[in-house]
Amino acid sequence: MTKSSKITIHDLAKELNTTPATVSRALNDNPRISEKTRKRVKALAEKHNYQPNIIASNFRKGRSNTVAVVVPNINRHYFSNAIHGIETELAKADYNVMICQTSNSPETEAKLINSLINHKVSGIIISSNKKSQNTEALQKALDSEIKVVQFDNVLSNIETSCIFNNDFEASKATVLHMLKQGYRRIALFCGRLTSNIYQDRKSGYLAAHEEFGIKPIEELFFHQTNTRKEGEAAAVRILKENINIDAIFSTGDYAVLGASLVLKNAGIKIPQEIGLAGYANEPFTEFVTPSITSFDQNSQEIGKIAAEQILKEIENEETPHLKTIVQGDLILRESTQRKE
Amino acid sequence: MTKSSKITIHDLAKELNTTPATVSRALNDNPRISEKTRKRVKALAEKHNYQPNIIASNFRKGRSNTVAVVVPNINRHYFSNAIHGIETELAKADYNVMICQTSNSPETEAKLINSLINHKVSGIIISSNKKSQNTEALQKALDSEIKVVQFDNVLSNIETSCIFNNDFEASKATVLHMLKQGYRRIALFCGRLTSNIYQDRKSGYLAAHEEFGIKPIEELFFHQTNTRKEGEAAAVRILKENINIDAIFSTGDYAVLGASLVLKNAGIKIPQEIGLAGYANEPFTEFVTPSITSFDQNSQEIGKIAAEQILKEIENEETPHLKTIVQGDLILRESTQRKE
DNA sequence: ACCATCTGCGTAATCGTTTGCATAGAATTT
DNA sequence: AAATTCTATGCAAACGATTACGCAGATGGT
Repeated sequence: MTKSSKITIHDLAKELNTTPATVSRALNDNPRISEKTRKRVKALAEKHNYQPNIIASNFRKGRSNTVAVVVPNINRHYFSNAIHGIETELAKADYNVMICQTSNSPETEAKLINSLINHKVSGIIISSNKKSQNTEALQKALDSEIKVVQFDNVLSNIETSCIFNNDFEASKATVLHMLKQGYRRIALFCGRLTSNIYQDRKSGYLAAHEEFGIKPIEELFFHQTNTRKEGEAAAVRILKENINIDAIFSTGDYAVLGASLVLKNAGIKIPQEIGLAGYANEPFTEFVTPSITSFDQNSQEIGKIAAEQILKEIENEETPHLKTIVQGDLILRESTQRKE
Repeated sequence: MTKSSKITIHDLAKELNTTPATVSRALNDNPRISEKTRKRVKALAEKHNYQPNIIASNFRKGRSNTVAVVVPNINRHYFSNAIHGIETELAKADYNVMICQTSNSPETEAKLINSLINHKVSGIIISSNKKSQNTEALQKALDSEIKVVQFDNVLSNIETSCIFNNDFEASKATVLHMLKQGYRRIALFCGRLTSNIYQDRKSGYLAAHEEFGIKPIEELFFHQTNTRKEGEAAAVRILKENINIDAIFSTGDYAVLGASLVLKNAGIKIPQEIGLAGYANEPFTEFVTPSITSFDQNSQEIGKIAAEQILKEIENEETPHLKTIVQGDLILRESTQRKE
């Protein structure tokens, strides 16, 4: 019987000899409704298994109870964990979560955001693509009174709350650890500098060298080296051109994984001849051979905070923006432990 | 200027000296509207950057242009790939995709489906949780005229389209390969038998033995062994109790990964002393040491087909249900190659 | 030339909920 | 007791798009 799902507040009102307005208010716990009526209404709603028409409600209210999460990719450890944090938080507040992947394509991202605007989502939690700054679309969302919270890769020319790691300190700490291990010619595998996070990670690398009184060597910088394939290619080049390095610090785990495979295959001893460290603490870093030192960003916490913040902003227009730095942890593993 | 986004078909109608009905029809390419009017309307809409109020439209039509994807987890290779297939397909048709994780919790799943029903999503593409058959909620969705397509773990007592692998044949092929490699005491790591897919994979394991004229050994069955931790525990037990095996076939990659780590740590040679094969072709199976033989389910294709099918069913009430088997591939790797 | 059909568009109702405004009666103040 | 303020509810208008129905004029068949 689909009948039960067709019950509206009108039906309830008629049966209770009252009006839809009262029923609506009672169900929404409007304080202007007496305790008695509220209970009567709710009891009848329960009895008939009344299901509110959320679309009608959203329509009337001019917005949906949906928060969109826009990320480059859901199958990265960082993002799937952040999403988990977001979901659990928003579910509590009865918000729906719409997860959207951009595949790191600025065009897809722009289209998606526009579609979200049309759908009048209440909020967008976004880690922007890393290829190009897609300011316009996001700004349009803000102009349409959609709350936006940025995390991870943040566009700084847009005024929103931001939750992120201190990528600078994190990678500085990682590289310092490598320097303390005695590595002196540390290659840098770095993602595109169109993204703040890679800029910061590179800065951290440089700062660590400076603190150690060591001049970084430009020839050891491999830019746009972020995927496994790119990491492999870089490692191949290192071997072929006989580039003198004793370690690799990568701004992402996948690139250093690629390098690890190539180097291992070439018979190079890790961490003795070449040390390796990545970033993001992808699960595989723990169980590949050798296990790879990496930085855990605590992304579930980031997601949780982002969700809490966007809820606050949605429910209360006056909420001030939040800029929060979430602490992560450097996870030491075999790939950099050449001293005991 | 938020003004532009506030334009409605009424505004357009007024400016064109016509009615909202005509504008609506023109924008929707209703054949009863003349080419000339259609063009005029669209031109003006373009000029004013008219954005339809999708919520209003959905409200009037009584359903949303959203398809939900319900999976236990988005960070499994199988699911994230399937989702990718689904998304690209649905995006073409201007449908929104709502990705929902159940974390394999039947309760979360039931709640979620109910919420989706309230949101009047057009369709649900679901891989049910593997713990318990959650028939009721899904049936309710169907009763609410929501199209449902099942994939992966399928509830057979619900009448829907289903897209899946032939898990039986796939695991039979895998185990046959192991038997051909000379393995004779192949332990079975198996997920919960409340799920069809694990039942089928176990059956495949048994069938392969039968075909080879070998009696499977009950003592080598490890049930509810699916996660990495469970795989590790099983391997530890095998070592401790000195259980005599020469291979492990696991219905999932994570369990066999766990076993691999424990066995390697114990100094056991893989694949010489013990061979390993998993299922799902998680990315890590390729790059761990040794690389792990696994079965690739071609899940992106599964997602694509599921999306196509649900679109057909949504747009045309009469579409018959589809039961499709998608072919996958056995990927041979080091962990089972003890002969050349 | 007459009736039927088709073409192109307008009228107005409708989807279910929310909410500004009004109001009747109760409670409180003066 | 009159005036004021609350309290609890009703009335009715939204929100923006879709669509069944109607109708005038054009087209076509006989």
